Order: sequence, then structure tokens, then C-alpha cells
Amino acid sequence: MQSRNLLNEITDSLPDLNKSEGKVAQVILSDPEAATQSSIANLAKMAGVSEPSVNRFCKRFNTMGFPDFKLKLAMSLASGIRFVNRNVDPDDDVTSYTPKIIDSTISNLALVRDNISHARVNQVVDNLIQAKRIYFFGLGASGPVAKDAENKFFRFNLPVSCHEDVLMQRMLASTGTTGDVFFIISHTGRTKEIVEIAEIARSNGSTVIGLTASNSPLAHLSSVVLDVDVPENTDEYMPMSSRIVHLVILDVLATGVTLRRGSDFLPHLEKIKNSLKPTRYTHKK
Amino acid sequence: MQSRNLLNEITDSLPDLNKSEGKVAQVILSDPEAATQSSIANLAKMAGVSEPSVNRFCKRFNTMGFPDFKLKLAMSLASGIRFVNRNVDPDDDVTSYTPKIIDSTISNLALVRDNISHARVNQVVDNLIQAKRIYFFGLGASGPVAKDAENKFFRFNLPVSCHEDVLMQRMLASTGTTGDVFFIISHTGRTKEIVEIAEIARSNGSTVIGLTASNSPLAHLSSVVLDVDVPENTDEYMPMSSRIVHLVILDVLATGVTLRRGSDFLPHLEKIKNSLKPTRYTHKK
DNA sequence: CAAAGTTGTAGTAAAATTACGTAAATTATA
DNA sequence: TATAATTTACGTAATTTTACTACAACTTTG
Repeated sequence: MQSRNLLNEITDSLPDLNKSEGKVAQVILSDPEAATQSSIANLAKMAGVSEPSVNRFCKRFNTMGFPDFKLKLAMSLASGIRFVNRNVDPDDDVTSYTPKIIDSTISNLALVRDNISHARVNQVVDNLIQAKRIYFFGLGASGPVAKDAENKFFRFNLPVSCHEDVLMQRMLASTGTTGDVFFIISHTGRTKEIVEIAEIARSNGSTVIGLTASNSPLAHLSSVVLDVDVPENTDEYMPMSSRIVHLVILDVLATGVTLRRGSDFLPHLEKIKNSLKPTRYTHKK
Repeated sequence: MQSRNLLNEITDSLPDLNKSEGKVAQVILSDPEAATQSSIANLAKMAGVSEPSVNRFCKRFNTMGFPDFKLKLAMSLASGIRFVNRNVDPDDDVTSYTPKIIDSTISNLALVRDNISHARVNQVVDNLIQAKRIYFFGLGASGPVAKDAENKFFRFNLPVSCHEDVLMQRMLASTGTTGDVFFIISHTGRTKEIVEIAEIARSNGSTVIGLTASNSPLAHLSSVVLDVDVPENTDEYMPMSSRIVHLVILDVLATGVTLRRGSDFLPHLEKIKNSLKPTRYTHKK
């Protein structure tokens, strides 16, 4: 357990510390930033204790010594303050809310990176490659995600299409058969229409892939689930970032498909890229 | 320009370094973790240079000296990103390419976080709030981004619409007037159609906001540019991630608009959220 | 009033920095 | 094209700063 925040660790052990170590803790907690830039002598003076006391304090928190302690402290500050608890405040200005929003997206991506099931990803790549047809479905905010997926996957010469219209979706689901893949994207996994459509698709033997919240109705109905649990609405002002996560997962899947195709397939991708050249102004002015 | 990631900074300045500083950079980049725990003497030996060379190297990156450098380096590492040059390899398996792709996206977001012009963001928020009408335009991969933007901004009671059809775009641009905002999203900023449309819009006195590559034709034509330079196509298998960055920037803008609106506006957002409730299965099963 | 624990002093070792001199590279000049 | 002159890069050695260790004095506690 190393990634636990050092600052919290200090706060927690505050009662167990003896007098001079307590003083050191106080000084560090009152301004951790400053502590990372101070020398052991300086910090000792600040706390009104001797240098060895500071050193002993450091070793308590399984660090090699003062420099190592400062390093760990700096890391907690960098990771902690950045990613945890940085909600947008009603009176934030641009310089505050901009990094906050980007950081929160980053932290969500990091979460997914560490939690996504590689086995499932593999399974989905399998399904996509073997599919007779692939339909990307999404509503609301997931509509553009589905659209993006179509944009990405048509490059593989796979028979993909994208639908945001519930009636179309319903009709397609009801005419699907074994070998058809319905890739359904939904943040909540609870939209009634979407769940029904998944049900219909499954009942006809089609494969349903759910890119959605775990333990949601849609997740339960899916043949394979890629579950994404992004903490949402923690803050009135924080935007919904599951979209972003969904898009990146689709990037991962697309890469999986490309790799599975092998290098023979690269010329085909190249061809698509080149087809756009005439629509652009050249780089040299 | 303050919290820019130190690792990136080192990578970027690699060509500008002289011989021995280059050696130091190599050693640090090859194992930054180790560097944070090594002494200046050790690192100097590793790189085959003298200690003062290491020290000079550190000062190049506006740090006070070696210890301070290690601190900053550790902080960069702690920001949750281990993304030095991690390209997807043709024989990567799921467990390799999944984190690589996510990390690369994260790194691009971090880059934008550290480089985006807050002044410009502010300016764009101003423009959006005062707009008589807002049009989001995008083609290809930027189409879904524009769509997502519409989805986001209509919540503000702003007269927004989104168009992916070049003819529609052209017609709208030519009928636009002062007070209309054309928000044009383009990865390259070089698509002829899009550039022409921007030109038409400008010539009618409309405001053109370009979310695009800096120094591109579109960037030059725009009233305000939000320039995003995401290293693309560095690797055959890496997906295009400017889309993601664009989306997140739009999130930032949306937040800016919300905040500018003030708390009186929150009930309106709440109303929209609630309108979706009847379409969902409740949480308790 | 012992015994265990806590704290500081002083000395030592290690680490980082500075000052300076030599070597290499670049530029100018013959 | 060679060579002198000037700048820049680099390393050695000395200095200074920083951190650590051993030990002694002091507190606390049973």
C-alpha cells in the first residue's frame, strides 16, 4: 500500500506522535508545499526541535530519511491535490476551472485504465471482427459517441452503421440474427427504450455489447459488458465525462481490431487517409 | 506557463541540449523513477558526465538545483501519467495496448491543460454568451464533436445548432450577420471546404471561433482561435485523439458559460435533467 | 528511583554547489 | 584551407550546505 496519501497518513498518526514529532507534523501540515522546499535545518527551526527529531519523524513514515520524505510528500501533493476533491467552485475563474475540468477527465481515464477488464476487451474485439454486421446505438449524449464509433470502424471494411433513432434501432434489433452485433452505448444503462431494444436484439440471437454502467439493466442484458463507472454529478458544474471515457474505450477497441488484422491491413488504412488529401490545403504555404 | 510537465519539457528540449546535457536527459528519460531516487553523483556516473554538468542540466529547467529538480520530476511522475514514448507495437496484446492508448490520451490532455490560453477561453465564453445564434460546424471525425457540442450547449437556452453538411454550412455562413457565432471544429484546420466557409462567415461580419491546429489556414481566419496541437500519427496504430481534446475543451467552455450565468441558472439545468427521469428504470431494482 | 523512552549536542559523512581552469567548438581572419 | 581568436562546454577540486549517527542528558512512567 504505497499510493496512500502521505498527508493523510500524517494526519491520522497525529495522536500517536510524541511531543517534538507532533510539532514537526504541525509545521508540515500547515504548509506542505513549503515543507517540500525547506531543508531539514530550516524545518527543525520552524518546529522548534532539533534536526534529528525531524529525521526520526521522517523515518516513522517508512521513508529513507528527510530527502526521501520530501519526495514522497511532493508526490502526494502532486497526485492528491490534482486529482482528488477539485470541484469547480461557483466563483472560480478561467485559470481555476480549466485545469480542474481537464484534470477530472484525466483522473477518470486513469481510473478506467486501472480497472478495465482486458479479457472483456479481447472478447469484444473478437466479436467485432467476426460480426456479420455491426450496429452502434446511442441516445442523447451517447449519440455522438456512436457516431464517432461508426466513423472509426467503417475504416476496417466492416459493415458498420450507427443509429440514434429509437424506431430505427428497434426495427434493426428485431430483424437482427446470429452474427449481428449490436453495440449499445449508454451512460446510465437505464434508458427504457435502449434496454428494450437490447432485449429484442438478444431474443433474436444477436450479440449485444454494452458500453455502460455496471449493474445496470443494460449491463445485465448484454452478451459482453464493458462497464464504466465514472463518478458523475458529484458537482453541479462538472461536465459529464463518461462520454470521453466511452470514446477512448472505442479507440482501444479499434486498435485491438487493427492489430488483429495484422500488417497486411495497413495499406487499406493508408488508402483511406490518402483519399482525404485532395480536400486539404497543403502544409507548405 | 508554470505547471508544464517536466518530463515533456525535457523531451521537447532534447534537440537544444548540448552533448553532456543530452546524456543526462537520456538517463533521466530512460528511467525517471530511478532518477528521483539517485544522488547527483550517481546520476553523473550513469550518464558518464561530471556532477556540475548534471547540476547545470537541472538549472536549465528553471529549478533551483538538483534536489529541486528531483522534486519537480517526482511531481510530474505523480500526476498519474507514465507516458514517455509509449507507442503501440504490432505484437502488443490487450494488456499492453489498452493502457498505452489511454495513457497517450491522458498525456495529450495534460499537454492541453498546461498550454491552453486562458485568455482565449475567456474570450470565447464571452462570445458564446453574447451570441445571437451559435452554429457548430464539423466534418468527418469532427462531426460527432460538433454534435456533442450542440447537445451540451442547447441546455443553456442559447440558440445553437450543429451542421455536418457542407452545403448547409455554406448557406448558413453566407446568411450570417454580426452577432452570429460560427464555432468551427477541425483537426487539421486545412480542409478546403471548411476554410472557405469560415471565410464567407467572416466576410459577413460573423464571429468565427476556430477549435483547430495552430498556424493552420482556419486558425488564421478565425476571430478567436483555440489552438490544439496534438501530436498525431506518430504511430500507425495510435488513434486520433484530437477529438477527445476538442470535446474536453468544449466541456471547459460549457462550464465557463454556466459559471458566467450564475446560480440563478441552475434550476434551468435541473429541469432538463429531470425531464429525462421518466425515460429511465429506477435505481432500486 | 530504576528503566524505558524521548530529545538534543556534537561530530561525521555525504551531497550539492561554486569557482576556476582546461578543452572543444565555433567563428573570424589570413 | 589553415589557423588564430573567441566563445562555449565541460570537468577538477575546493567549499559549503545538508543530512545522518552516536551518544549523552533529560523526561516520563511504573
